[in-house]
Amino acid sequence: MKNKTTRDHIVEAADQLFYRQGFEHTSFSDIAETVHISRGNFYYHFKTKDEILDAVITLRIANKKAMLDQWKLDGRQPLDRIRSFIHILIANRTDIKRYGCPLGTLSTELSKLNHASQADATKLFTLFRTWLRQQFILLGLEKDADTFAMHLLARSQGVATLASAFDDEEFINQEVDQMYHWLNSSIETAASESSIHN
Amino acid sequence: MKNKTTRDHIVEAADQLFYRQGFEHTSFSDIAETVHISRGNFYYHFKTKDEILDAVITLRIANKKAMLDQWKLDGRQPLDRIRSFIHILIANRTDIKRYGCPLGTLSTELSKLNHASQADATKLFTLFRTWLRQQFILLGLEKDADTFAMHLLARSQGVATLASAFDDEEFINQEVDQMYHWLNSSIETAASESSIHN
DNA sequence: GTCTATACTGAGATAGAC
DNA sequence: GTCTATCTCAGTATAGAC
Repeated sequence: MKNKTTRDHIVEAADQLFYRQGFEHTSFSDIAETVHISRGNFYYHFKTKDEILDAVITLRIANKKAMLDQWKLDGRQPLDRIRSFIHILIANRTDIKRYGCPLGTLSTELSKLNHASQADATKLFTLFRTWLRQQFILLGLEKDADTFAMHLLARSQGVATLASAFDDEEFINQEVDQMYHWLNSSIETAASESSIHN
Repeated sequence: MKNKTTRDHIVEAADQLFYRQGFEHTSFSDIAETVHISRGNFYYHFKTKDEILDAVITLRIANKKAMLDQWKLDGRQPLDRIRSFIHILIANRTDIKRYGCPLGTLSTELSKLNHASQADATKLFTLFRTWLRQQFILLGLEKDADTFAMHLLARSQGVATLASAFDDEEFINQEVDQMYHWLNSSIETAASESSIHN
């Protein structure tokens, strides 16, 4: 992982710039400047801007998968894994306040551009959706697992959007607390419902 | 309201196009084409693209204010007004599924562009935030009125973002039902808490 | 693999005729 | 108020030297 190629540097720089400035608003010059290479050199590595976007999305998916896998390797149990997911909002609150959620803002932008890679951007959401659903299933909440997963994703998105719009970091803390409460009461409700049938 | 000026037509076309394609991605040619005027004529009405953006934001604020005022004129009570707010997601579900929330997507885009009008876009959110807070106050929930207002705004944003990403209209219905339930239980909880102190 | 030079395009913006 | 013609510039992309 030490000897990064120029290509790696380009993708990482593009990843950051697409997040902070948006895909369309980021030019080849912006990326070239960040990586300290000429614009011409660029085209040796990527023939079009869309190719860089694909590489960025692939990188993001790999990074998020690695993060989720690590949580498992750390021995965290399903409930704690879901809490870890919610905690991402806290861990990244400074960036979220400034630039919103990297998943949501990219997905929204590509949607407006009617961009071919929009489906790939949605895969990032699907990764978390599937993973969250799985954790809820492991908690014994098979019936509503996907509903819960989507609900948590939506809450996270909304928090990121408004924290950014109002430049309000404290709002993130406030909503995260409510999400933890929601998680606890959802599990309790489901547990009592299932005990009724036992 | 019948005899619309060319300027009015430009602003309305820009409003639609900015919503569907995004601000940056919409060119003067796009707008001129929609309005059936030449690009040159354009500059008689607006000197820069930013001026059109300001006009669009002003129009949106006026439209939303008119909508909220109308609800009051209709004689709806605070609780029903909040329900009407939630119901916007249902009423506009087709557009929301395709283009997301007009407030959130513009605010997010301008934020990434580091655009001077970002603050004005946030005013649209503030309009709803203040209004929702007021309705919760009228319901006797002074203490948490702003927290409730922001919570509802965030939920709406999240729903719009995910409905658009997953192209899923049914998800909107599902989450709206949950929001109605949340509203009822929040009021009940607050009422029982206040009765304790009586 | 990296550079410089250059072509091409589309976008914002201006000038001036009608 | 509306048009055509034109300018300028930034952005994507290519060619070819090193």
